[in-house]
Parts: sequence; C-alpha cells; structure tokens
Amino acid sequence: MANIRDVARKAGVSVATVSRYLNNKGYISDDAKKVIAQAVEELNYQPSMIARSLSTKQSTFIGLIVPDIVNPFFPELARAIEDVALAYGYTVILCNSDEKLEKEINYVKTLQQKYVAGFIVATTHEDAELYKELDIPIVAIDRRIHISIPYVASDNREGAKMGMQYLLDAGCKDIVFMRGPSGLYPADERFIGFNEAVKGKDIDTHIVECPFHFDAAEALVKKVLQEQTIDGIFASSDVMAAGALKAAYALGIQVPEQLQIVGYDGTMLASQLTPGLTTVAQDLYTIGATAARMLIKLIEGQELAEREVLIPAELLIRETTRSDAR
Amino acid sequence: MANIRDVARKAGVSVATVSRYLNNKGYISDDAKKVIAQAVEELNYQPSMIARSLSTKQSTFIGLIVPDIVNPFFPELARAIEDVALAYGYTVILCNSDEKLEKEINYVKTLQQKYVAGFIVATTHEDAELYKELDIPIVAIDRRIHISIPYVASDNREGAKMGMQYLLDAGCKDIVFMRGPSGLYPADERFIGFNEAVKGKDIDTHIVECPFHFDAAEALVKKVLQEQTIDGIFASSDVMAAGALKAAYALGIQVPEQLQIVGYDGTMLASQLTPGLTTVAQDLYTIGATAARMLIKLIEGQELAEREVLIPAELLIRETTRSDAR
DNA sequence: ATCATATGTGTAACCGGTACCACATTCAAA
DNA sequence: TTTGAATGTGGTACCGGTTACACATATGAT
Repeated sequence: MANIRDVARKAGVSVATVSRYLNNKGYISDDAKKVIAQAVEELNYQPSMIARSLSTKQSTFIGLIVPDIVNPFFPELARAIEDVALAYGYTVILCNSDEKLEKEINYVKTLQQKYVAGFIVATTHEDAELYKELDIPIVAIDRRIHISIPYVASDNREGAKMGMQYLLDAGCKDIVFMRGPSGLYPADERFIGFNEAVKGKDIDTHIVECPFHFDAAEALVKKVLQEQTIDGIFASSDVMAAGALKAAYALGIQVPEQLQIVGYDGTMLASQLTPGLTTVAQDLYTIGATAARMLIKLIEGQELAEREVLIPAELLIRETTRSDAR
Repeated sequence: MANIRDVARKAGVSVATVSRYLNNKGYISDDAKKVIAQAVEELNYQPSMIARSLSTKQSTFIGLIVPDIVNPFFPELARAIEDVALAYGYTVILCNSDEKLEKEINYVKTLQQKYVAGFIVATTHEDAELYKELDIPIVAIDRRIHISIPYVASDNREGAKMGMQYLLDAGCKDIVFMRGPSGLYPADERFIGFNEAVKGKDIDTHIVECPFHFDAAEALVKKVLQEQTIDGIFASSDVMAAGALKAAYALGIQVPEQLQIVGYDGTMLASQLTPGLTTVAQDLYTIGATAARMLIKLIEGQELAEREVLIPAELLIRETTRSDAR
C-alpha cells in the first residue's frame, strides 16, 4: 500500500502539502490540489488511520459497552449507534460486559491502549469510579453513571406511568408490577412512574423484583399466578413480559381474556410474540442515535446543548391487552 | 501516560531490552526482567497498541461483518466471537451491513486503513470478489463466500433433514416448507435437506420462498393458510417461524393441535415464544467460537486443520409440535 | 589456546502520518 | 516605497513502539 511519501513524490510536492490537502487544513493552491488528487487516485492511496492516530493521539473508534448483547434491547441500540457513527466516519467497537464489572474495567483499559476516542456505556454498575476518572468523552445510555456524565435514555418515569395508566383504564384491579433490579436507575424510575399512576386508585398491586431475564421472569410469574389471582401484569421489559406470557400459557390462563400484560422497551420481540405484546416503546433508534451524536460532539470538542436528554416513550397497543375494556 | 522510553530510563536499560521483555522475545537476563517489571509497575505503563500496530503492521482488531444485528441469530454469534477474541487478546469491531453490499465494501475499506488483523464475515453477497482479493485472513460464517475461504456453519443439510423428519413422524401430511432466499448457501442447503427427508414419502409439500424477516413471513403464511389447508410448517429460521405462528393465531388456527410448526436456528426467540417453538438448533456459540479460533490461528500464521467445519444441529422439541403424535 | 555458539544489551532506522517553523511570493494599505 | 498580512510550500522532529545489526561477554568444544 502506498504511503503519503509515495503520493508526495508522484505529485512532485512535499508530504506536508499532501497532509494539508488530505486534512483540508492550511493553504493549498488549486494546482497542488489537482496534482495531488491525481496521485492519490493513481496510487489508490488510503491514509493509515493508525499512523494518524499515533501522531494525533486521537482515533475514530468508539467503544460501545453493553451488559448483554443477546437481550434484543441492545442490538437495536447498537444498530442506531453504528449508523450515525459510520456517517461521521467513526467505527464502533462492541464490548459485551456480561454484566460483570470486571469485564467492563478490562475493556476500558484495553481500549484506552488502543486510543478509542470515546465510550458509550450502558453499565450495570452505577456510580462507577472507573468512568468518572477517565479523561476521554463518555456518554451513558439507558443507565445513568453519574450526574457529571452526559446521559440519554427514554423518559422511563412517564413511560411507566403511561403503561400503568393503560392497564388501569383497561379495567385491571389486581396488578403485578414486575420491577427491575432495585438500584438500577431506569428500573427505579419506572417504579416511580408506576407509583404515580397508581396513587389514590382503589386497586390491589403486588410488586415483585425481577432481573431482565426471561427464565427468571417466567419462573417468578408462574409462582405468583399460582398463589393469587391477578388480572394484569406490567413488566419492566419485553423479555420479562415474554416470560410472563409463557407462564400464563403454561397455567392455561388466557391472555388477554383473563390476564392482560403490558411490556416495556418496544423491541422486535414484542411484535414477534403471539399474541402481540402491548408495550411501552422506547424510541431505541433515537436514543442510540442521540447518544452517538452527543459523543461525537464531545469528541470533536464541541459544547453539548443538553447534558441529559430524555426521549419520550410511546404506548404500542397490541393483543395482550383488551382495547374493548376501555 | 508513560511510554517505553520512560520505562527504559527508569529501569536503567535500553528501549530494545524493554521491548524484548514486553514481547517475551530474544534474550533477557533475570536482573533486567526484574528491574523492568518494577519500572512498568511503578509507572503503570501500558504499551500503546497503536504504535505497535504502526510498527508491525498488525493489530489485534477483528472485524465482524453481519447483515442484520437485530436478527437474534447474529448477536448470539457475536457474543461467542467476542468471548474467544477477548480471551486471545483481540477486540471485535462490529459492522452491520444491513444486507447491502455497498456497506460491506465500505467497511472492509475503512477497516483495512485501520489495520484490522482479519475478518469474520456473514455476507449476503456470495462469491464477492471483494473478499477473494483481500490479503488478510478471513473466515466466512453461516454464509459461504468462496471455496478458497475457510467456512464454518452448522450442518444445514442434516439439520433440515432432521427437522423435516420430525414433522413427518409427527404425522403431518400437508407441509409448507418456507425456504430462505435462493442462492443463499445455507438456505439452499436446508432446501436440499428438506428434499432428502421428503423423497419417496407420500405427502403434499408446498415450497414458498421467504426472506429472513418476520413481517414478510407473517404475511406470506397468512396468505398460504387462507388458500389451503396445511398441517405442518417447516420454517427456515426462527424469525420466520414466529411470523408463521402469528399468522396462524390471527386466523384462529390452533398450534400445535391443527398446525405444527418447526423453526430453525435455536435462538433465544424460539424459547421465548408462546407456545415454545420446536426448532432445529444450531450450536451458535460453538459456531462463533470456532470461527473466531480459526481466524486467530490464521492471523497468527498457523495452519488450519480443516478449512471447512460443520457443526451438527440438534432438534429442540417444544410446544409447537405434538410429541403424542409419534 | 582458539574458535564457535549462546547469551545479553544498546543504537538507531523505520512504520506513516502530523504540524511547527522557516521561507517565498503576492498584493493592498499606509 | 515600505510594510505587513495573506497565501503557499517544504524540511523535519515527533508520536511510541519494533527490530536489524553491532558489539560484548560467557561457555564449551576441539
């Protein structure tokens, strides 16, 4: 592969001029531009990002740390991030932390050595010292890290309120709220939203805490449904809701006739389930794209208009709830 | 951040000695080792991968190109690849080609500039000149590129045969086979396996071609079910099967009582559906891990024992088929 | 005693860019 | 005419590693 000196030689100019041309920086005559463009073309020259990185101590890599790539929530986010990163000339490095802090730390270290330009992080471990002390740009996504770190997520509180309100309107009187792990910011927010919707209403609610995993949710709901009669479940994620649906099915409970279910997230999974899952949809694409744009701004030294952005959620009504009940 | 010269100075040796120490290469006295280790420790030194890459023209990045990250099949593969890459000190760069050749080409170019060490590719565009001409290691996964390029996938032919056989054993007489896009290697292979299972049997079969997308599958199956009576569907992917399930549900057709469905892939989706989807499970983790190990061998200049490996598939029997029919 | 080989270390060129600084030239304002 | 800013270009040190080569010493074989 040709290097910048080859181009300079062929074009009959200095490497400095070629470099200026490539970076659109400083003064260059039209003549020089033409002759360099020609040489670049003929040699099929592509600048080495590695050399550039070494020299500038910058790179066009973005590290994306997610806790569980198999959870459909994260690939949808990743897709959006990837899209805008590509548009701005950045490349995304995928890191699956498996919800282990240790792996997160390991990744951050490794990627620093490789000069990543910034991180987008969905961490399980809030308030992690790790990130606060890093001197490269970071944007937190879905899960907040620290007030000092820019954050983008959906409006979990309003979303949960909306989902719960819908279940109430649908006539449910005996509702299980499956909350996510306590201490996890979005899970806590959704819980607050749920409480706001329920306050003052004359209904029975049961709170259960559940990790964002299918199997755990299924087992938990099965147990709950065996112990008491319930006519509504509001799950804090689509995966959980899928587990709930499966549990109801196993017990011969009809959805939505006997039991209505609302999920959260708005992933593909929700639409692919049978019956289709009514869910509070986060605008995953917008969240991911916004986070990516914010990070790139940060990387390029621009100011952020807002350090915290909440994207409104939207209720997607499908078949696990009864619209006729309204 | 400290560099190698700082370490050398602190340890009172030359940079060459430090480099040798770091790479475990050439002769080094125990004294030198000790004093360098000390200096590395004190300075919290971490070698720059960028500088190393520039010098050696190698890197520890692996490019992973997938056609659709939102399809649950690929994240599960990615997870495995990522796991073994990490274990060997490599980092995975995620590229979502959106099934567009143009994006694939763009990625390959970009990553070459960044000196990726190799690619793992699931391409939609077989026989792509692009890859044949690349002079860095490549492993094809799921979808074959060219005989010259190492390939790992599940044994699609046997898998399809097994799935179809099961549907036959379950008593289905009127079966729709939803094949994937023709020309796509795994789709063609599964079709062959299907034919092998069906040959000489006295049953009606209907072949429909369908992309690996939920919506298309749902619409197609709905149409088919309205036009004729069917008692079995063998779908070429779990996502397709989910669409079929949804279509049956919409038409009030009971699964598995009136209609039995078998999927293909063995993704999480299959287990999360209600009823649970009987499916021919590819060992996604093994496939991904094997591909990653092969690529790393190639990168490190070792010979491959086999250039083509097929991982056996396994039938996962769940609730969209009737075991009692056997 | 001599020579070959193994062991150990340092110097400096090189990888492919960037960017500081020096040096020309042109052109308009003073 | 002088001055100085704007425009245009080149030389070269530097980023932080690797490694070929030179050189020194110890060890063992002949």
